[in-house]
Amino acid sequence: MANSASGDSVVDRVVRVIEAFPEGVTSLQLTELADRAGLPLSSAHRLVRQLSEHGLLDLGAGGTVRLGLRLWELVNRNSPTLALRQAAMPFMEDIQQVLNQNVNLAVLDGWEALFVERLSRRGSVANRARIAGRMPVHISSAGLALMSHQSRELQSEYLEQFQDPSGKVTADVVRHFLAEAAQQGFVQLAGVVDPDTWGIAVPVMNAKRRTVAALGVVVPLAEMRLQALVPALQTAARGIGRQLGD
Amino acid sequence: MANSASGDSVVDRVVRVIEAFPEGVTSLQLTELADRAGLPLSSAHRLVRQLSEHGLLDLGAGGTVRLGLRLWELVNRNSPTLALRQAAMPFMEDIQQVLNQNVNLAVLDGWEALFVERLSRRGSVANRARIAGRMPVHISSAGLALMSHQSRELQSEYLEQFQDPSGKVTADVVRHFLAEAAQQGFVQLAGVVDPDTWGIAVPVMNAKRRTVAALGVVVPLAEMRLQALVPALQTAARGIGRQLGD
DNA sequence: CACGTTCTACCATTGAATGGAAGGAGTCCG
DNA sequence: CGGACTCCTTCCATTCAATGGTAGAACGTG
Repeated sequence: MANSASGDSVVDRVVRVIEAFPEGVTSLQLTELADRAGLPLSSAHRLVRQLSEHGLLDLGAGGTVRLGLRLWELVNRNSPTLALRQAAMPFMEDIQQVLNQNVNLAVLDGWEALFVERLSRRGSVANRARIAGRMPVHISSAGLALMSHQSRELQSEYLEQFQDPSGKVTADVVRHFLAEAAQQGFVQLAGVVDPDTWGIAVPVMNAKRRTVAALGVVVPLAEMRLQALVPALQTAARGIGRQLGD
Repeated sequence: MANSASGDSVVDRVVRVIEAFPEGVTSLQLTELADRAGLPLSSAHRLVRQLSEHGLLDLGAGGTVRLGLRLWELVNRNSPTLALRQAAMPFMEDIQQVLNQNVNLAVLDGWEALFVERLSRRGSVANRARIAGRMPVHISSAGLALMSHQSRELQSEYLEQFQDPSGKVTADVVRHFLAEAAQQGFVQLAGVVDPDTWGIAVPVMNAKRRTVAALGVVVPLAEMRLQALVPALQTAARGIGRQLGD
């Protein structure tokens, strides 16, 4: 009953509070937040109040906690992600207008593709990718495009630990995919994520030819026009890469 | 030389670290960060290391500090702002395609408009608004659109404290603008932000008819087509509002 | 109206946070 | 080449900020 009985620092706790929000949930009751963050109610209450005084959280009436507008502002205006997005947006819009379908932009984080931007029309097919959402490398065209252009060491490390929970895919299959992708310069995945959709992605390389992102589209399975699609994506990827400094 | 000689809590310090990044700057040296956050170097170092262990910051080689991908992810996937953005994007794209000019979306925070989204074409005119950037209420069409639909109390409070640093605008002028905007249902501002541009904005109301955002365009001063523009914006604003739950 | 639930406030205890100092690591320049 | 400089990193004795059980307030509910 003293300074942190559980042995975690204040920083740990602040992080846990921010992490306590499940994906897509914008609002949480104080009690539930404390529960999810694994904090005593009184401690959670104190932390939330302190954070909300700075605007990082919004403490609504009745103990409703939301992420603060100020936090959104600070993170978005200073995040390296914004530069990538800004460079990519015009090209993504061009592609979207031509294809009239989903376009998305992802970066690699761990063994997952993290989606940074997504444009979708009202009429376009289902697309599992959500902004700030993730998908495992091995079942997303963007993920495979990213991984296939990483260093040999990272790829080995990835394949070594690889295990498909559903048991449908083996490391060897993924290895094959990655090799093919590295050689071809693009990835196509038909009916994997959704039975009726078809995903194509290409790597986006910065000035130093390091792969920093993947640009992809999701189109109906029927609409298979690789010859037209891939060059369009690759051209856009080059255009984006040219604007990325580091 | 004890627990916080300066009398601020750990939470205060964490906030100061995150706030230390100036607008648009994504990368900071540790020493500079410590300086900007007003922290002793060793304290800053400890905090940054702790935060980077959780992925909220990225600690690069040579003491380079950036905001972490994980922080971007957490904030964007759980922020109320994302829901607004998602609802607005299709409409914003429609408008952009028709006008071929800048479209932006803002919310009110304090006495400023905070820009949540912005679409701009390569060829379009200059636009001061940056994503996650701010503009004072009285010189932005979005800001005026937002303020003109707030409660009478908030408007009074705003006008009471109003003072234009440049001395060009008086509270009475702003009062007049707000009244006109409230009556007309839109705001137009010609050559205020930039001499050659013209801004038009309309309020976006949620299901309960509370004004939660402003939708606006920035077009060249020459292209004055109010009759076509305003209805288009208002229609889009209704469409967005219909999708906003709370 | 009594009971359950959730938020808010209080305050004695104590170990986590603090920051100066010293030790690396790298860079610049005469 | 070596001295001076800058910046990052680590260490550790000191001490006050953080902690969380407890109690009470504010609702909502059957």
